[in-house]
Amino acid sequence: MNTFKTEVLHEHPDNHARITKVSTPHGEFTTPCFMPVATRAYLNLMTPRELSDAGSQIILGGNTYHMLLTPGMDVIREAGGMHPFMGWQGPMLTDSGGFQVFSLSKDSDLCRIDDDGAHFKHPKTGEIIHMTPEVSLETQKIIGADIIMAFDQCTPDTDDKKVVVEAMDKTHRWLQQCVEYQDKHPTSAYGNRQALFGIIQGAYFRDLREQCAETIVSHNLDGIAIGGESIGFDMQKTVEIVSWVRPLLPRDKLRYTMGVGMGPQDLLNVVEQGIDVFDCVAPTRNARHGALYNGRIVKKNNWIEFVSDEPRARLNIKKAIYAKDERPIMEDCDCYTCQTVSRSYMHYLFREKSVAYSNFACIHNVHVMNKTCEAMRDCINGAADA
RNA sequence: GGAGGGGUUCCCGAGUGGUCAAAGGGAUCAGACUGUAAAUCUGACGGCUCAGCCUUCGAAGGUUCAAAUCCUUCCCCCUCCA
Repeated sequence: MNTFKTEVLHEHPDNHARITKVSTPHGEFTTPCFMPVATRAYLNLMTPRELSDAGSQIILGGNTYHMLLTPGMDVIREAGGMHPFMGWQGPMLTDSGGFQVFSLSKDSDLCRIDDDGAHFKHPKTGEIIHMTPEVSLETQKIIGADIIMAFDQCTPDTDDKKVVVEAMDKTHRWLQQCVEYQDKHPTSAYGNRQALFGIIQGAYFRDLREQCAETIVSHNLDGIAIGGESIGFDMQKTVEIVSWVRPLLPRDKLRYTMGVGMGPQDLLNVVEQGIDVFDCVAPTRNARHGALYNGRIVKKNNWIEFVSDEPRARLNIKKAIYAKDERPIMEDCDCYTCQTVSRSYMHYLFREKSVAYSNFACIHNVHVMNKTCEAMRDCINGAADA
């Protein structure tokens, strides 16, 4: 199966949530679906087997910018691509480096943006990398992911419309270059067809978001992403922006909010608005930093909510109150961590700064995100059948 | 018995007359976390009626306008020699 195909299976009658089945050269996945992030070709403290045991169907693997720095594209190519390199057999998405344009350009020493692309300075060797849409795509061809992203300028959440328009125009120009490159080289370096997604920018301006959406849709790409600083960070704006552009998106294209998923509730909010996939570093980063998801999935108004007695629906496991708490992190959680160890033990491991802590913690948080997606799929299925 | 070094706020440890409630770590407490510059970062960390005051640098005295810092005695620890 050397194709990429999105098939809408069910749609929620009362909101915009839907179930899609996506076929890729590395297998299928069903949405709504969360993608754990393995920027540097490894997911911090989880093995591929632990990822799939925790319910992950697809991962974001090996970011373009980071892979160029290290280990370098010759290593990835020699390995036969990112899949064999990191030992992940399933579907994979790669990012273009657009987010690094945003995060690293805050320090002009690390990254400078010009009309052609971005100049990144290697933080250790000082080597300058000139990333253009073509370089980004070429690199993603070597990475060999099933879904690759257009090179964009991730836009800050600013009121300065001029800045946003400028970045948007640049993003559209770069998208055109990406599409041309993709037309010439539709497959990965290993012969698999790769799906190219475009990214809607436009910050918090309705007309710009709509204009972006129209431009992206006009290229008839395999999927549509919504990005920018506000997406995922400010959930109220995120939901609003999605609601603006949703009417413009074709039904049969996959929809992806980039960087959404600080916690389970964020996924529910965005899926309700018609989004299919999302990724976020937060579940694994929060896990490492001691924030463990806690709550339960509750049906409400034919949809679901992630309800918790804990502030922000998470336990701060470093707190002394957990020193002798023999309960699992989350009641009724069937993840390996909750089935195996207590809050007390996790508290102890955290304070010991044990690597084992992070392993247990990431398994739990990723599992909760995946479980939330599963619950949404069940809910949509049930509602659609009724 | 002789020679030398030392005892600092929970711990380690800087400070040798005023700018010292006392550097820097650690621990503790609180908070943050976007398509990962992040196993990271931020804030608090003697007490109070909190732009000020009070108590604190082994103990007690003393010198001085002023002492963690100088002097005296005492208590305790470490190293080397006999």
